Amino acid sequence: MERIENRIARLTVQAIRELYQTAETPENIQVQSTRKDQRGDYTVVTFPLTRISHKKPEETATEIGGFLKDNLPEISDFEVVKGFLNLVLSDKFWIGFFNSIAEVHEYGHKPVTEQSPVVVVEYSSPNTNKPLHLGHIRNNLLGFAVSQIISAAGNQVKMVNLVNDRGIHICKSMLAWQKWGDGITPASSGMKGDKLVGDFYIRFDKEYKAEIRDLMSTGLSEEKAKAEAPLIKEAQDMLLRWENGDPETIDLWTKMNGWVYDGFEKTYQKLGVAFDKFYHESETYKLGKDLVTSGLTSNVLFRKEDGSVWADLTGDGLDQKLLLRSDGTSVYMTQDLGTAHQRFEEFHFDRHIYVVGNEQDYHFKVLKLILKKLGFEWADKLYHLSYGMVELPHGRMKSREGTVVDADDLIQEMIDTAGKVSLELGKLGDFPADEKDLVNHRIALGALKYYMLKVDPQKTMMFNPEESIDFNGNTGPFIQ
RNA sequence: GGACCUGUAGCUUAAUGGAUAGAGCAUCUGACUACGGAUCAGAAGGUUGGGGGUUCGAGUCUCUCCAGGUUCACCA
Repeated sequence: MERIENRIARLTVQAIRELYQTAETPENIQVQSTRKDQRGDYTVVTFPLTRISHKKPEETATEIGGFLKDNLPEISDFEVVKGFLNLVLSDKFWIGFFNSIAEVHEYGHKPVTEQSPVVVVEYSSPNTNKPLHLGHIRNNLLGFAVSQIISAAGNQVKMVNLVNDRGIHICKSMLAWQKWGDGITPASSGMKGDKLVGDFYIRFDKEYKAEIRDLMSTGLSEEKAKAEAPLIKEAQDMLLRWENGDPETIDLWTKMNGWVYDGFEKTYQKLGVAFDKFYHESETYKLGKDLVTSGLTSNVLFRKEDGSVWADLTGDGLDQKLLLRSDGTSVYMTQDLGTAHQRFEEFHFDRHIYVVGNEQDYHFKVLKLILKKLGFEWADKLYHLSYGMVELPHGRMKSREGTVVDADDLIQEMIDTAGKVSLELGKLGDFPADEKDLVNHRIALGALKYYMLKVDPQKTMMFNPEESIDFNGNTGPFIQ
């Protein structure tokens, strides 16, 4: 059945034609739900219509109101306040309406079929050298929530995760484990895998810094010391071995990344998010070179004297962007060009959403522009869902200062607090222990999700753990 | 320096270009309490960063200035 708002809009157009003897169609009839403090269910804004009626807003509204009441049986009454025509729908309409939706299992959801538009949502995209933190939580909850909404709106949603599983930062934790790990594993230590690997990344940094200090005390400049430290050289060497497919290095890499994936999976489960498909940068980091080559032959891109390849975006108010280094290796942007292309070939998506922090606004602007220049019309289908950083009451998270909030720790803290508060308030008095745990977990996650999602994604947000789990106020627990 | 984002009550924030800018926290008053806490009822709190413009109508669009943030790598 046609929605009542649409019928009101359609009849309003008819009213204007008949009342004012005109063929002119107003651009947009605004039908909105009536303010809570006013009588009525729907409101037609008649200010824009006075241009056609050549009458005062009140008069126009009254005339249209009369017409609607006569021609739309669902309307039992109307009221005019200034240029606002407030329509009252009859009880009979509402009863019929509620009856019609009472049996609908998921009211408001559009069915999804093979023919529905395909929307790819990429989110999470963690690095495998450290555990997830508070910022990832915002990303994951946003990505998953948006996917759910888009799916309910009748689209085939593909939730994908592009894992950054290669590079110098991964080698750092691998090297540190090799040197100081003593063969420790998640199984032997009982530690969560991502945490264990993360600790070795921190260990590397610590030892590396010590080396830099030592070198600087012998008179080297900081810059020099950073480049010359034996540890960083070893890590670079390891990256090289990895890229050359050295079996031992690959084995270690596979083993340690496996630990991290186990850890991530647990965190994802706790957060209640999921993915249809994982991509790994180790498999995609070489993509995009072909696109660059074809861009060169079509003169969209250009090569500098040293052999490096660039896109000139100065004509679009941006800068020049490097796509291939002088040694022929690719950069982040090159890979993203390639993965976007790969995804389009794979899904023929109608929309591709990247849930990525706003510090990469420029990156995605450039990505779209270069794809467009390369002749891919689907570049317009890419959308960067940009979100702001999460700050804490005592300031920003800084890994150097140890103020990073670990995702698992935070979730656990929320659960503990939920338990403490409900105990104090005597809310779960005689519940069995396992039910208490379940309720506390739901309250904690509800608190986290509501608090993270209630703020405009674009904005830098303040996460106040205490406030988020308050049983009063604009919080998840209060709503639950 | 250029580009982009943000600026709403003391704090955290909401508002497809529409009506009197809506909430929560904190504050204050009252109720209940032996007292406090919790709870309930109510109040106060705003030149929407400043200034111009467009519009019947601007927190929202536009220009400009101010403040804060991000970004502009042969890093990812």
